[in-house]
Amino acid sequence: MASGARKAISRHDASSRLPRYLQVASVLRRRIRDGFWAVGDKIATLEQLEREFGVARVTVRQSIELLQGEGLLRSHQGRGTFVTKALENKRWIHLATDWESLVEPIRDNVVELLPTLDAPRAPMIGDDEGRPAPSYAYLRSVQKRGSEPYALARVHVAREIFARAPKRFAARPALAVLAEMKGIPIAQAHQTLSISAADVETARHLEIAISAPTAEARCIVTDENDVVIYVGEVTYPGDVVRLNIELIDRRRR
Amino acid sequence: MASGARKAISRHDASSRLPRYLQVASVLRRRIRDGFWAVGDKIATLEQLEREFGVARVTVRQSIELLQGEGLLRSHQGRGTFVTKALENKRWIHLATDWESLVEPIRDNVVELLPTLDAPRAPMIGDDEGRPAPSYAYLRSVQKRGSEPYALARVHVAREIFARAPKRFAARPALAVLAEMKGIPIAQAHQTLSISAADVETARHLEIAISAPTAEARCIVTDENDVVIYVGEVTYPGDVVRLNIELIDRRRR
DNA sequence: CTCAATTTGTTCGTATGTATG
DNA sequence: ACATACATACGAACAAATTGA
Repeated sequence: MASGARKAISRHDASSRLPRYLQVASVLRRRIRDGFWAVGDKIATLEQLEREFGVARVTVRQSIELLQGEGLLRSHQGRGTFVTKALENKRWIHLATDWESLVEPIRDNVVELLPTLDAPRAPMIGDDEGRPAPSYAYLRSVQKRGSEPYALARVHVAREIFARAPKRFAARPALAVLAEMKGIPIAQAHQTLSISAADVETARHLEIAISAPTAEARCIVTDENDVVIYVGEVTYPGDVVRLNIELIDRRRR
Repeated sequence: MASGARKAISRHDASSRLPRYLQVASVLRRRIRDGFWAVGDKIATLEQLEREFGVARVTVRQSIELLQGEGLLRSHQGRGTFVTKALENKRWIHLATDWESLVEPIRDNVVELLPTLDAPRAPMIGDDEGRPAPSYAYLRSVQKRGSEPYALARVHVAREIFARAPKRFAARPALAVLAEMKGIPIAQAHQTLSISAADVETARHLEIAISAPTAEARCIVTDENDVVIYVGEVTYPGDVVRLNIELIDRRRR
């Protein structure tokens, strides 16, 4: 008994409504992800884990079976349980930190327009974000990569601009169309990222669980007169979004 | 055998093992917090909610009873269920996009060191991220704002550097200590943001629900020899993180 | 080679929580 | 409120494979 601080998962804790075997699994998964146990390592024995988490043997086994199903672990009778796979993450959607890399990757995206049930209402624009245009066109779409949905977009485009190419706006990402238009001087483009959870509708369109983490990107574009010509709210499944930020780079390239 | 068609709310088995009434409660709670239903408003009827989430009437009631216990809702037979209390949104934590604004706001943070139960192991460093130092010190801490925890940090500091001021590293944010040290030339600092869901341990430390959205920031600092001297993984509750990105700004200031 | 210790695998009975109709 | 079903969790006993002395 390696003098470990035992942190039995308490029964009455509010957060303990998640089944015990899933809580244990989540701790084990983290230990693998963080490299506490590397691939090939033998993890703690059932008995040690029973004691550490204060759960029954069968419960620990249930957790391990779950992780075996995920291909992370493999048990061998008489020998122990071993890590068989590193936890590697999927392919990421890299969020842009400049205009070019915002527009470039979505240039050729397939969008699938959604019916706009609710009357297109004016976008919410903060006082410091610019002056609203007289009127906006409103579009909702699901962006797909192959057959997989990866973003849900709700977009307001100044009606005057939308009117110049309504068909293009219906077929391609609004930002891409905007970027290619002649004679639209963009003075300012700003993006805000926040984190939320999928509501029922978002979950359906993105094919994720309700309450699953999501990234909400809100992008605002203004013209030379400080008029807001584009407001886009895009929701991504949280598990595919990644953002790289260069804080300092003094290396020679 | 009757367990067949039951996927209105779950769909993805990942985090959906949470009891249904808790999932529903969390959606309702979010709607109140986000102002979809304001104080005094009548929320949707039981029947609407049953249909929306695809659960039985009793299950919806169970969720509502929970929120009544929290003082958020009040049901009246024959009238409906009403919002009785607002949930204020917390202040935002603005994530940094440059070194100064990364270090500045945390300069005076209070950190509460956590016991490092697991043997300090080497941080995971990608090939393109720099060369590993011979050895690292490992620290875990909860960062607090007042009495409220707002971040969980797991930090590796090159042991040679840690040894220069072990006490300061134990009392203040490692990045702040690092930034103030003389004779530490920082060549590169890079931050990656991704989105995840709270596991059991994270949920406990940050006092949020299991599976609640979180932001994972990973910051890597290298010295002039391309040696990684700092690797920090910081987890924030998702609902307080916000990131502003200036894509274009051609305004005269 | 045998034996004992270690470790995972299996089964039983029981109790409680969750969810339906 | 009730009858039903299924999932979760416990403890304990026993079986089977592996390892090393």
